[in-house]
Amino acid sequence: MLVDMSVATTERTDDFPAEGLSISAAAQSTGLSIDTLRYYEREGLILRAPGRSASGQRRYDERDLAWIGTLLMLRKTGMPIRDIRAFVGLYLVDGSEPERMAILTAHRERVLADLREVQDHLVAIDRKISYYEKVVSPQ
Amino acid sequence: MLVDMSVATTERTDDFPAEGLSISAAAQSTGLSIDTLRYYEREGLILRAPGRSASGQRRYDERDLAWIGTLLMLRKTGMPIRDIRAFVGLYLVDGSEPERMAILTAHRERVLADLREVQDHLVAIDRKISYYEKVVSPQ
DNA sequence: ATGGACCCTAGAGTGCACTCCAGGTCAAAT
DNA sequence: ATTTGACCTGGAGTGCACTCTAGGGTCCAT
Repeated sequence: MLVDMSVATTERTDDFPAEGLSISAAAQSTGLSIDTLRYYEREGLILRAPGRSASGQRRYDERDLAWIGTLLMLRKTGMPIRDIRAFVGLYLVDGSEPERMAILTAHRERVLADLREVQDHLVAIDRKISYYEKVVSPQ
Repeated sequence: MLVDMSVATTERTDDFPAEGLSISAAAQSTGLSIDTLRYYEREGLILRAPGRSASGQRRYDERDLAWIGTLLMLRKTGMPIRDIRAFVGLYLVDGSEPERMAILTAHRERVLADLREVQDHLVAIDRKISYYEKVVSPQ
């Protein structure tokens, strides 16, 4: 029989299994792969490693998932693993809040610049598409 | 003496040297590296290879730069080299305009989706920054 | 007690997009 | 004549972020 370890059979996403989620369930819920979840942990991005079941399997609770959400926020906006590790490391340093904020604001600027660049190129794509619209079905 | 082969000594960007630009000038003008320019050519992204000087050096004219601009438009919006090559190849196929348009519109959708995703994550970054603003300098 | 789904670790492998290197040519400057 | 700088080619190397593999454990249903 296939044991259902996945997120939730019903759509009640809000009640969280007290035992925590298995790695495959955490993968489903975060959109990361199982391998990537373990990789991030090895790379030191998961400050507070998830708990373990009696048999040594990872169990993710809501805090774990929220933290992975933070990683995703940085990663999906193009921050390299190395930089994320540096940022994460500051959580171990008392009074590093100003530094963490500085990293975030600097990153924010980069993201905005990237966004602007992509948007500009998108305009060019749109122009090219409308050229083809004219050529392909004139009128 | 150091010969100035770069873009233009003056700011008159519009008059284009009749001999065309050297690869280093083309690199400066496109923002790509010399190596990347040659790499794109090898990878078949440069349909009409640039002309050559008497001694076999590449000379880029305005059409060449415009084409590289198209490559940049696709590349900077995340299209893989492989896909760009496929798109570019269609320029050799008569009547492939509908297909080229389809590729562009599909790509456009992906770019828009990426953009939305990044923008969503940006909101999360902003939230985190304003949290730190409160923590770092309360009031 | 066996099969199978799921998990574990350590470490190797992959794909991508460059980027660099060695060894050579050429033209202009000294 | 030689040095210098920019360029050439073919091919090797790099960095990144995963992704996969081998070999093994645990738990549960048949």
